[in-house]
Amino acid sequence: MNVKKANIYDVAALAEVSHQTVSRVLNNQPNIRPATRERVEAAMLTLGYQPNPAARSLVTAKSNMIGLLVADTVLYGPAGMLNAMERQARKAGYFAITVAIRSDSPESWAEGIQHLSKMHIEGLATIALSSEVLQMAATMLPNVTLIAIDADDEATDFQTVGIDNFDGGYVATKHLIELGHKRILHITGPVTSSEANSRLRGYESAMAEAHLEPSVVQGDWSSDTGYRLGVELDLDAAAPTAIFTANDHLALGLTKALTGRGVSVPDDISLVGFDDLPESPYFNPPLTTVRQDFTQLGELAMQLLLSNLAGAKRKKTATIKPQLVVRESATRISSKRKSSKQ
Amino acid sequence: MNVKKANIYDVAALAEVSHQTVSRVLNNQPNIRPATRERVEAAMLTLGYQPNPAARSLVTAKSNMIGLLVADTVLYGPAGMLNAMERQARKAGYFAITVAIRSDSPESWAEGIQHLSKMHIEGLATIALSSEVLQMAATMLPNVTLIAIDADDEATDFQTVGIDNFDGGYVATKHLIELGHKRILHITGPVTSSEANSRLRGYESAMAEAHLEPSVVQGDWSSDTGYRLGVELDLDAAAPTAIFTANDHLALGLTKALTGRGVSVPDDISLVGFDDLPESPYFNPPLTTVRQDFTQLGELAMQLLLSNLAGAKRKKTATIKPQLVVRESATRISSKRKSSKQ
DNA sequence: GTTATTTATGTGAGCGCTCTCATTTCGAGT
DNA sequence: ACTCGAAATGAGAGCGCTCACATAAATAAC
Repeated sequence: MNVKKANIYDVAALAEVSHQTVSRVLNNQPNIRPATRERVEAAMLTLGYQPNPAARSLVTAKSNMIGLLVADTVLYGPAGMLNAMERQARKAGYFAITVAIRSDSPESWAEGIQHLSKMHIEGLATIALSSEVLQMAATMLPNVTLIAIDADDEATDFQTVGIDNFDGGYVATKHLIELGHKRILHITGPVTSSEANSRLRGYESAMAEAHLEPSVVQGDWSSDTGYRLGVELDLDAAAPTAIFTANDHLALGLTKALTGRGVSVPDDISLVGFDDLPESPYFNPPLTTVRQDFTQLGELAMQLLLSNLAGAKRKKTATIKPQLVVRESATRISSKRKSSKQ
Repeated sequence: MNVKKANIYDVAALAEVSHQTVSRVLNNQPNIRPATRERVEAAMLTLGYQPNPAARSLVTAKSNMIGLLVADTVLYGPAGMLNAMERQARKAGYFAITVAIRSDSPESWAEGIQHLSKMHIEGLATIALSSEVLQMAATMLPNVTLIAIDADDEATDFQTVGIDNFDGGYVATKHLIELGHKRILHITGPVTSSEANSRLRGYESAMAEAHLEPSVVQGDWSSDTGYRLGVELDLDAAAPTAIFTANDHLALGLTKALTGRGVSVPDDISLVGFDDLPESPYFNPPLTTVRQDFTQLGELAMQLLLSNLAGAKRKKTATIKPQLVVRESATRISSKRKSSKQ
């Protein structure tokens, strides 16, 4: 079916040089006469020569592969980071090999990490995994440089990169406080998520600073849960006038439930989300939220990983500040109960 | 820093056998005495031996790598397919190496494909790429088995897998017709997308069958465009009573625009989308749409690719039927103008 | 022009594995 | 016991490349 692939000797023969000279051209080594180099390059072209990465890896003991270990998710954030990291790795000549695991199944972790270990990857980047998974990866993959995006707070042994979730939570809450709200509820993400916990702490910090009583309900990342909590919410005299949800999905489900109960957002209850999905401006009402720049995050993480691979010793963590995006789901409390339909 | 990795000879020495016997154990070859096998396995374990994939590839001329060429998108669909394909490939012992390209930049195509060619991949799966990209991939990657998910209709030279978009468009339109609608508008996806074109043809077919006049507006995949078209829509006497959009994002933006203009969905205009995003049930109103099972699609594609790799000659195309999911954004036309707020 | 230096090229070995083929060991069969 | 064929193991080569080193050619030094 396929013609035997040309190798370095075939090229050498055609260019009438030694295989070593071909290798030198391949690796851009100096001290080659321009004429020779051209001859070799021409030979490569006519033979359609592609260096064999396996042979190269074998002798250099470098696989040129970077593992991307990610939870088995189709969320907007991780997908964006994956893309950004792949592109960045490719620019540096590395290959990104992705492995999706289930975050709730230790066997799945082991299986995924095992797979990566078979490929002798040089570096590993993880997205939003627990410190247990990181620990397992570090153990099963010794000699592999590791970087964790949005990792557990407990993952102090690892180099991490992430959004400043604390700041995000703080800013979101602060925004509501400045709009005059006093009874501000926070719906958290999953307990197991450190991002969610940091957002919670940011919320608590802003509330404490304003001498307000924090009020927290446990959630996760899904619209379903947002909806359910919206249905269950007490609407008595002590009902919150504003809610900060740990992500935009929660906010979407919550809005639906609230609206269904005749509670207007933002006239009766103001809402601030987290993430800024591409859809968030088209929610009803357009969602005020905290934007994460996933692309930037992914690029930063990969750059750090690559420079570590190149031998640089970097500081252990890096964070990116998120940004509040003000739209229409959160308004001044004074304008409440006027029900102005726009 | 790192201790030298154990190789097959180290294992052989410890187990007091020849390197060849170790190799046999590694490859599960028969005719090994159980006692010997155990001894070798024990030696592997104590040395933490991991076979070197490069050495193996070099001699077997098999890279065990499958390329995943995908447009640089963070959309729900592609992300899900990617996950499914990776998992499926992994099950078969293959490594998935993802490359994200920009669908509108030929240089980006070439760059991505070039990268893949360096890795000597055995197979390539693509998602929603134009036939030009496929053509380029086929040219630059001879001897690589290729499968295209949701490819161009013109990509007749390639094995393809996809949702039956024609059927999806037909079913969506038919649903609206059965609800009594006569003036049904279709907002398409991008012209360059074959999926979008198939959906359009499904729509046209259903309309023709019911002797209704088709009415089509050009869109793309974004909520922004949906919003803009909703703002621009003529609401005169001949205004449509129902709209079928090529995806859920369009429907979301459209709904927002319509609602903003005082037009109720579904009381004034019924709406059917396409995709069934996890968020779609929480749109306002919950969106009636056509569901694609991306996971199933990805798995099917990878299975086909793998069996082709194993030498099977399969039929050129496979399609999966999408499914109508009825929610609240499309209602009987007779119940219109009653404005029942639920 | 001869020698010393640099620059350009060539030679051979070996990375860790799987091939092919040779050899040993074992358990019947008579 | 002896032969014989199958089962189990071993030995050596070679995949395509880069490495360290050796050598040849070109340039500089005087």
